[in-house]
Formats: sequence, C-alpha cells, structure tokens
Amino acid sequence: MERGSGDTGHVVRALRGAGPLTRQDLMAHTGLTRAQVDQRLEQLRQLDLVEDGSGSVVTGGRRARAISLRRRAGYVLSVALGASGVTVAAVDLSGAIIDDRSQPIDIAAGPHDVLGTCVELCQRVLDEVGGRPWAVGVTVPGPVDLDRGIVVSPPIMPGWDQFPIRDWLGDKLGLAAWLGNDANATALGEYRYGAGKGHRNMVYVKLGSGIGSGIIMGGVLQHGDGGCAGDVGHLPVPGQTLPCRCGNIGCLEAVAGGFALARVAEEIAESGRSGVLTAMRENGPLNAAALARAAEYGDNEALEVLQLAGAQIGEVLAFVVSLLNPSQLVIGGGLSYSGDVLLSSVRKSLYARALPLASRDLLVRRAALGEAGGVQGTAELLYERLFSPLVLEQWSRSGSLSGRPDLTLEPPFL
Amino acid sequence: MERGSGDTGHVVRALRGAGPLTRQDLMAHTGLTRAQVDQRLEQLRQLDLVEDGSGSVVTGGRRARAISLRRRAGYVLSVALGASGVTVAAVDLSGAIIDDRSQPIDIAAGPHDVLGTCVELCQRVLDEVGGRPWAVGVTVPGPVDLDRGIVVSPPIMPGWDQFPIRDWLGDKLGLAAWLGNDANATALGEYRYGAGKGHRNMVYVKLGSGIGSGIIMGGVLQHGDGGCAGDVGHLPVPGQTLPCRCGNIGCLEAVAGGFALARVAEEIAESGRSGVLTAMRENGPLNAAALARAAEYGDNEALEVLQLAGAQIGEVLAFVVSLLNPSQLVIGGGLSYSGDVLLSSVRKSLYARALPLASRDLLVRRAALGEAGGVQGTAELLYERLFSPLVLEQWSRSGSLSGRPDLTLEPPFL
DNA sequence: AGCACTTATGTAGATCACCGGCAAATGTCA
DNA sequence: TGACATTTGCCGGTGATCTACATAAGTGCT
Repeated sequence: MERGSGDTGHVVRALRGAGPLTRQDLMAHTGLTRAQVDQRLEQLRQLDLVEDGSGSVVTGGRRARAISLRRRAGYVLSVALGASGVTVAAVDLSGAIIDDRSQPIDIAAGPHDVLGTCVELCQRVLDEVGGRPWAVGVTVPGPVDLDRGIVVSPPIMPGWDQFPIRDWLGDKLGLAAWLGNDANATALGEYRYGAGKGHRNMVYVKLGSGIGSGIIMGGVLQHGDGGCAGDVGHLPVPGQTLPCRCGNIGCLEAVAGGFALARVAEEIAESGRSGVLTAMRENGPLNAAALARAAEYGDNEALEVLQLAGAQIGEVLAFVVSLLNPSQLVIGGGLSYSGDVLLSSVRKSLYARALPLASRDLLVRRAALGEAGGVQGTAELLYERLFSPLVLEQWSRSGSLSGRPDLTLEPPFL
Repeated sequence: MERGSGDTGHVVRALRGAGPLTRQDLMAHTGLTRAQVDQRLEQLRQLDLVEDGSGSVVTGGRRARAISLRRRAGYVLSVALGASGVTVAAVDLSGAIIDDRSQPIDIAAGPHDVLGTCVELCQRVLDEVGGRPWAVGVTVPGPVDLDRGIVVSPPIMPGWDQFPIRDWLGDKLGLAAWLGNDANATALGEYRYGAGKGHRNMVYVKLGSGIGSGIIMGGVLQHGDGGCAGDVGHLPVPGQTLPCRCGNIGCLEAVAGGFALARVAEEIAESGRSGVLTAMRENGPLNAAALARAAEYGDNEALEVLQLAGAQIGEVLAFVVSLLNPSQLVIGGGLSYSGDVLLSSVRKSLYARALPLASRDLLVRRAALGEAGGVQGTAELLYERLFSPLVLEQWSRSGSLSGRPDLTLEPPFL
C-alpha cells in the first residue's frame, strides 16, 4: 500500500512532541530500527521538513546530531472566532505562534461581514509571514457539523445557521480548510502543549462568556457523532429555571456563564447592595471580570455570586468526572483567570459531589496556554491531519508540500 | 520490528467481523495487496486458525474460495459474575457460545467461596468442550482497577475489596486472565455483535439490580483512568436523597435500580395500596420483574413507580447523551426485558431533556444479545488483545497458540 | 460441445526495504 | 596525545513484496 510511509508520520509526531531528537531517541520513540529511521528522515529531508541541529548531551562518546523539524518549513493558519472578537494566527510546526492579529467583532453581524474581516486579518498575517500556509482551521463558539463544515443551530451566532463557513473560507483563501468547535480545539491544545500533557483521559472546560468543553479520551479528541460532544454549557443545573438563549431553561451557561454573571453584576450595582460594584459601574458596563475584582476587594455580594456560580459549575463537572473518570480536568477561558474565588469554589463543589473513586486521583488545574490555547489547538488538529499517512504519501509522491489535502479524516490513523 | 506480522491481526479482525471472506474481499478490507494477504493467510494457516470454505458468489468468472476462521480452532472462557449468579461460557472465534453453565451464588459470600464455584463451573465447561482455552476473562458488577486486576470499594461486593481476582483465577486455571466491569464488557458485545453494530460512538446501559454503563467512543471501549468510567448507577438524581450502598445519597441506582424497585414493590404490597402486588406476594418476595408484570396487568401503583423510575433514568441518560453525543444508546439488563412501560418512559424523559442537537439523530434501542452479551463482550475483549500485534508475533514465533500472553494492553494497537 | 470472455489463483524473476556487521568519524576522558 | 565510547556511513545478504504472466475454473453464447 503506502510503501512504509505509514510511520513517517510517527517520526514527525515524535519530533513535534519531544522537540529535537537524535536518531537514537527516534528509534526509542517510534520503535523503528536505525535504517528505518534513516529512510524516513531522508524522505522528510526531501520535503525540506527537517534539519540537523547542534550536538546533544555528553555521554562520553561521539555526540549524536539532534534532528529537528525546520520551524520555518511552513505553517498553518488558525482562525479563532469568539463572541466578541477574532484572532488569526500563523502557527509553526512546533506549535509556536509566528504572527497573530486580533480584532473586535460582533458575531451577530453575520457570516459575510465577520468572515470578510477574517479574510482581511488572514491577508495581513500572510503578508507579514510570507509563503503559503498548508491549511487553515477555523473554530467557533457553537456546535459544528464536522462533515459539512457548518454550524448548526448555534445559540450565540444568529444568522450563521447552515452557512458553509469551511468551504467559503477555504475557497476564498485557496487553502484546505477545517471547521471545529473552539473548546474542543483548545482541549487538544492543552493536551499537547499545556496543562493536560500526557493525560490520555482529560477534559478541558472553557469558562468564558459561554461555557463549553472538550473531551479527550484514549488520547483522542472526541467530537461525538453530531459534533456536539462536550457541550457542558447547556447541561441543566438541578433546580435552576433561568431561560437560556438555546431555548431551554436552567442551562449551566445561563446561570454561571460570563454573560449571566455580568447581568447579575449589573443588577447588584443597580440595587445598590454593593458599593464597590456601583462605583465600578461608573467606568462602563460591568462584566464578569469586574465581579471577580470586586470579590477580591472583599465585596460580599460579589463573593457570594462567584461562589454560587462556582458551586453550580462544580456540580455539573462532578457529573462529567463521575461519568468519564478522567485523570485531569483543565479549566480555562476568561473567567478562570480572574482570581481564585471561582476556581476554588468549583474545586470544592466538584470534589464534594463526584464519585470518590472517579475523583480520587483527579487533578484540577488551570489552563496553561491562556489565549493561545485555541489557535494552538486548532493548529494541532490540522497537523494531525496533515501528517496522516494518506496526506504524507500524497506529498511524498508530488515531492513537495502543496495542494489542498483532505482534512476530514479523524485520528487515530490506522 | 515485528516483520510485517503487524497487520496479520487486521486480517483476523476482518475475518471475525465480516465472516468468511475471499482473498479479494480481504484485500479490500485490509488495504493489503494480494501477495501480502497470501502471506498473512499462510501464517494463519500454520497456526491452524483458518480453513478454506466453499465457493462464493457467482460473478461470471472463476469462483473465489472463501476463507474462514476455523471455529474449532480454539476458544476463550468468559466468567460473568453477577449479584446473584455466575455464568461461565466457552466462546469461539466467531463470538458464538460453545457451551455455558450458570449457577446461583451469593456474591456477598466473598471471593474464596464464589471464585471456587467459578473454577468448578470452568472445569465442567472445559470437560465438555475439551482442549485448552487461550485465556479467561472475568467481569464483575463493580469498579475495577484494570492494571492490578482487582475491584476497588465495590458497593455490592462486600469482602471483595482489593482481592486479586484476576491473578487468583489465572493461576488456578493456569491461563492468561483479565478482569473487567460487566457493563463495560457488555457494551463491547453489543457494539460488535448486537444492537450497536457500526455505531462508533455508543453507550450501553445495563438496568439490572444495579445500574451501570459502558461507553464506546471512537470505536474504542473507554474505561477511564481509574477504570470506573460509565458508572451511571452512582450519578445523583436531582432532588433525590435516598441513601445508597455506596455511601452517597440520591444515586440513580438507589432510586431506580432493581433492588430499589423491589423494595418499593414490597412496600406497596404491604400497605395494601395494590391488590395485584399483594396477591403476587403470596408466591414469594417481590422483585422488579413482578412490578413490571403488575403494571402490565394495569395496576396503577406499579405503573406509576415504573414511570417514575423510567423518568429518573431518562433524566440521567439525557445528561450522558448531551455530553457525549453518541449515535446510539443501547438499553439492556434484566429490567429492560420486563415490558415496555419502563423503556418508553425512559425514552420520553430522555428526548424531552437532552439537547436537541445531541439527541436529534440518536437511536435508543433495546439490547439485542440478552444474557449472552456479557460473555460475548468479554470474549471480544480477550480476542482484541489476543490478536494484537505483540501477542500474534509471539505466537508466530513459537509456532502455536500457547502460553499465557499479556492481556493488559489497551486497543487501539498502534 | 466448443469458444470467447471473466475472474481467481499459482508461480517466477526483479526490486526494494531491512537487518546486521564493520569501519570510519567524532567525540570524551585521563 | 592515546585509549575509549558512541554515533554514523556503508555494504552485502536476506526476505518480503511487486509485477507480470501463465493457469485454473467458472459463465454465457453459438
């Protein structure tokens, strides 16, 4: 079939995962023999993907030459659409961001407007970085139909339902394109580069304006059959009846999401129950971050609100942990960076309610990548697909990394 | 490394999954060339695993010889421990049960007593079937530490905590052994042979004396990091406070499991609110099945209890479906076979509460394998490991299928 | 029955990847 | 500087795989 190019991807993955490696290291990592490693490296050298690094550790004998991926060999574009802003980044083979641009947007302006802005940002990044990227990946804060590259009934993206985002952007840029969910992609980012490294069963939770999550089981990002696995934001919180944008009532996002907390903060400020919040309000509309600041100043009202939200989030996550028994829970998103009140409240509630067996060895950590997690995760998703056996073979055959390869396949590859 | 024996397993898997196949079919299924298929088949022929079948379909040319696995080539032992009974079965390569024995037990009698009975049953099956099985797999209705082959803090298995079930039985029988959770194994059985065929994201729910589940995502059975993924029986039902054997309160199992329903039935019978149940009680203690029969006779009290239980189960499963977005939910276990009241109530509650997006294309079906699902699933688990590249290579080297191979590896294999 | 056509299977030589061992290269360390 | 350690380049032998062709075993038409 693919004449041994099947495990060329293995070599690339090892190099991407563990930085520069000597031939010996590669043998250990991939299980291949020296001859095999050499052959694979030759193949990669012809594609101009690898280069010799400097010497390695001192062992008392001849120093091994470390082989590393050529960072400048190429890159992918990541487009991270949020509720109120978009970030476009060029991400190199190592997962590092070469260049990125952000711009505020209103997602409710609809696909043509917003995607137009995306293309502009992409152009500016492309002008800065030069060359042609291998692919472009887009993430959105809503449920995605992976096969068709569209969003379906997104609660916070009015006007986007069924719009062919993937193909529109792909054709506009002339690149292979992929569309996914933002929390899912960030989960992969944290799994590869961030707080979740090495935890083959891991859940990433994004606490932002909305609440979402990404589930990694068996080392594989799980999208579910309709592409909406991990949508914890719209799981019900017992006893709650607040209406949610999605049409249901009592959704976690509706009671403890950033939007919801901002609204509560405004209410408190208006009622005058908190001097701190009322004062803060002078500088503009309150948001969840303001609430967190108020809580750190010692404002009781704000503290209570955050603690309640944390407890509610923890309650839902306890359910998730008990069901999936991951070894790590990574918490990210805007809300997670504003003080410790919320996070510690989540922890407390989570450990109190989850099955002891499932939570005994559970680690709950803050995300390590911050804002970059999304674009890095998206890049990771693209690289997984770009270095799949099929695409690699296609590239080897043509002699260069060009064309618009098929990105719809799901790992694990064979 | 393994000299091309890596994809011998592929051939076996194709033959196991799709019955007798011609060489051409195998080429299509595995992606190998004819020469490769021939070589793999030769290898398998030397291990006495395959045989030529009769001719195949008429195509207008020479008829292809179908190749099939020799059913009598060997088998594995499955030991399915339940709360009140144990079943031992010999399962052949096709997943068919060659011979099986069941016997009532009291799991509370402790490991030595119960496992002694298991060994006896195994001996009887072995005497009947003859030959030496390749391995033995044990499943228990409790949380399992897969690495160590023990159960940990099992709610309904007093006296079994930390007992080395796997190694004890393996040594007693002189076979490679594996220990797992019953619902997990059954999930795999339904996925391969039963109602879940082809649904790579599937959840199996066992409604019996206890309630458990098995989660298959990406075509792989997910155990979770501590081995207790899918333990839906001890997820909390909102608003419920009944104490559970596990020490928590309001667990699904405590309010809607078979034990719980039996207790409720007794209460009703005692109170005299239902003539039917009071009458039934004459013939011995009531159980959940009696409740179901009473409901079918039109007894209102019984009907209400079942509907409530179904609604509670559906509520928890709605959560599971919304989170994991599987394409199929398979419901099995003793309770699922007693009438339609419970199941339809589960369905109603589930569809009403799950995210529309996650449940839109969801199929909810009854299990197809019945009692056999557990032992077949266990066998499937064993075969996955027995035909992994490493074990196959070991066997090829020694020339026969002997020894006690290592069964701790998890698929997917590479 | 005979013949053309289709498809599966067996076989042989060419080719390619891989393994193992050896020697050269490139270091360290005393 | 010389002994030693380790990596790396190189080459012949081996075996698996590929290609191509011949043969077997059918179907369907005349």
